[in-house]
Amino acid sequence: MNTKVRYGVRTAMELALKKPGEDIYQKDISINQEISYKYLDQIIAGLKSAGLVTTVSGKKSGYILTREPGRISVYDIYTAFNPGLAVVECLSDEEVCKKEERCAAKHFWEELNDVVERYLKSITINDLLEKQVEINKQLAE
Amino acid sequence: MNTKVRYGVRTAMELALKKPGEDIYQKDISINQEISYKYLDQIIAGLKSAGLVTTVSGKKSGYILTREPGRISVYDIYTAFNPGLAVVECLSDEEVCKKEERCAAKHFWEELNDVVERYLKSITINDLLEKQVEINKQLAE
DNA sequence: AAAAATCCTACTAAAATGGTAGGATAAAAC
DNA sequence: GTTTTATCCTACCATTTTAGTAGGATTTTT
Repeated sequence: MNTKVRYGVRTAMELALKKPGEDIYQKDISINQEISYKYLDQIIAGLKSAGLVTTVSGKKSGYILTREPGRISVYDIYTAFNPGLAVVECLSDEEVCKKEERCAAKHFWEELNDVVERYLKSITINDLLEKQVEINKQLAE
Repeated sequence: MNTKVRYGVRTAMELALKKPGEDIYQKDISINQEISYKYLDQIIAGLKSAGLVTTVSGKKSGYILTREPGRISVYDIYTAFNPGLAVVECLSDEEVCKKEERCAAKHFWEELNDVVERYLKSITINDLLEKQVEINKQLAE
C-alpha cells in the first residue's frame, strides 16, 4: 500500500464531505490532508482516470466524486493506482512461473490475494467516514 | 511478498519432506526449487537466524527444520525476512504520522493488517504439503 | 590433506517509490 | 479582453528497495 493509494483514500474522504453548492479545490485537500499540492496532481489524476472523480476545469471548478461514498470501495482506489492486486508477482499475468499449477505455494498466495481483495472491496469511503465520526466522538469525550 | 519469503516457504517445504537418515543439502534445494545456489545462502541464513532451520552434523551435514511442519506458519517465515507485517508504513513504529489516532484510514489499515496477519498465521508448512499432495493427485488423474 | 559443504560480508544493476519542476490550458472575474 | 485562479499534463530525479552476484573463510567429512 503505497502513498498514492493512502493519499487517494484520504482525498476521496475529503471529497465525500462536500456539501451541495460547496466547492472543494485541490488546494483545500492539500492543506487539510497535508499532502504536497503538486503530488496531489498525480493522486487526483489517478482518481479521475479511474472514473472516481470528475471536475469542470476553470477558475471556480473543484472536484467531486462520481458516485456516492457508499459505492466507492478502497479496492476501487487501489486499482486506480495499480494494475491489479497481486501479493506476489507470479500472480500477475505478465510473469509465468515454470512451476505453474503444480505449485502449492502459488495456490496459497492466490488465496491470500483473495482474502485481501475481498476485504478491500468490503470497505467503502462511507464506512471510513462513519469510523471517523466515531473517532471524533470518542476524542471529544 | 518478496522472493525471500516465497523462496523461504518453498525451502521449508523441501526440508519438511526430509526423512530420518536422509540428508538435504543446499545444493538439493537449489536444484529442486530452481533457486540460485548463492541466493539460497541468504534464504537459509534468514531461516536459521529466525530459529526455523538448523544445521545438523551427521554423516555429512545438511539442514533440518527445528519444528514440525505443522508448527511453522507462513507468518513465521515472513517475519524471518521482515521486521514485522505492515501493509502501510505508518503502522511500523518507526514513522509516526501526525494524524495518529484521529485518522480513520489508519484504523482501516490496521484492520487490513490484522486480516493478513491472521491468515498468514493460520497456514502452516504442513497445510501447503497437504495441498501439494492434493494437486499431485489431481494432475495424475 | 583434499574435498565438500556451510557460513559470512560486500557489492551491484535494475526497478519502484515518493516526490519536484515547469509550464499549458480553461474559464470566471474584473 | 486581460488578469486571475484553478485544473491539466509531461518530464525529471534522488533515494530506497529488490533480487540477486561474487568471493572467499570456515567447518566437517572422507
